[in-house]
Amino acid sequence: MNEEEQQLNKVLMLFYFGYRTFTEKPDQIIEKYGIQRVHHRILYFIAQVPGITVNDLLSILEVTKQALNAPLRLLSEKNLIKMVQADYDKRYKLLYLTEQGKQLESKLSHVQREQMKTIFDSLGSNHQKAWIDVMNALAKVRPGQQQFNTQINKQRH
Amino acid sequence: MNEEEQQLNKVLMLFYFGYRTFTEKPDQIIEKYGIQRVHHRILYFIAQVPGITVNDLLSILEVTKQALNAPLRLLSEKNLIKMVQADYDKRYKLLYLTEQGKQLESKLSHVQREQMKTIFDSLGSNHQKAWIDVMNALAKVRPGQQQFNTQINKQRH
DNA sequence: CTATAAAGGTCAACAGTATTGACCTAATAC
DNA sequence: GTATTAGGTCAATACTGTTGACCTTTATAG
Repeated sequence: MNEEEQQLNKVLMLFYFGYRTFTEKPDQIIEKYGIQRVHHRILYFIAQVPGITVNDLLSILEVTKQALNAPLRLLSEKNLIKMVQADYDKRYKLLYLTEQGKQLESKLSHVQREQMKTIFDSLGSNHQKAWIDVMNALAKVRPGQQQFNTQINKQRH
Repeated sequence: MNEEEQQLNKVLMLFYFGYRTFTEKPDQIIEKYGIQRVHHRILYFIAQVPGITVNDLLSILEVTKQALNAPLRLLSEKNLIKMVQADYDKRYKLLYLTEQGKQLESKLSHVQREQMKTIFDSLGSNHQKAWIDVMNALAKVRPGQQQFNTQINKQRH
């Protein structure tokens, strides 16, 4: 096995350890708010697509509505998100962050941005671009990613 | 928010989607063997450090012995790993892959290597190096990663 | 030789995340 | 007026993991 193959062999380990480091700090912060990683994820995507519907959100996350229902309810109870009935179609519930929700999401995003920024700054901006390119290649095949892109394009109109 | 910050803002999404794509194919394969991702992870690390002890393995994975016990038992029952009492200290159980285990682990690793190789080949070897550098920066702070390095160094003697 | 420590195993209770399946309401579309 | 869509909810189950308690076997230190 040559050097390149040995490098590739370590990818599983890098993903395992890398993901753990990446989620560690936000996990600690949100714990104090009585929520978990799935709630963080939801806050994140609502921040990216304010006014997204429940159905569209679960398409992005690639989970069932049952998996989303309880976390959404908890976030609503904790006053981190609000659900607004759409006036063009009362069946739709549009999801938004509350002021509190915006503050928390911003705090969490900031922590994760800083963590990555520290690494990218020490390695150089080429590394940042390259890392994002590779992750994007993995992400772009996901139905959830494609759904996300669709939602973002909708917003621009 | 400038362009660089907006890039950094997408890191959570890239990790979420990227990790899902990365684990998708192996998850499908191992399902047919009646095992799951945690078992795959164990096979992987035993393949990297043949003869590792139970205690050292759980230090790498950063899980409790209770979390490791049942999966190890299942892998042993399925004849994918073997546990050998160390002759220098009968308290230690040294973990090895069986022939079947080696074949499965090799199959899974091959699938993941090929997936990454396809991406790296299309983007260039600089991308491969850069991606690994970034992931390594995240991974190296993990006690599990440090434990892993210690185990690898031990093997060389 | 005895006490202690280390490696490992196991049971129970619980939590977090997710699934499938079934069934319900309210609102819109044909 | 019926079918479809958006959303909610209950139940059962699966997977992964934790804490806490308690057990055996083996090695080591005094």
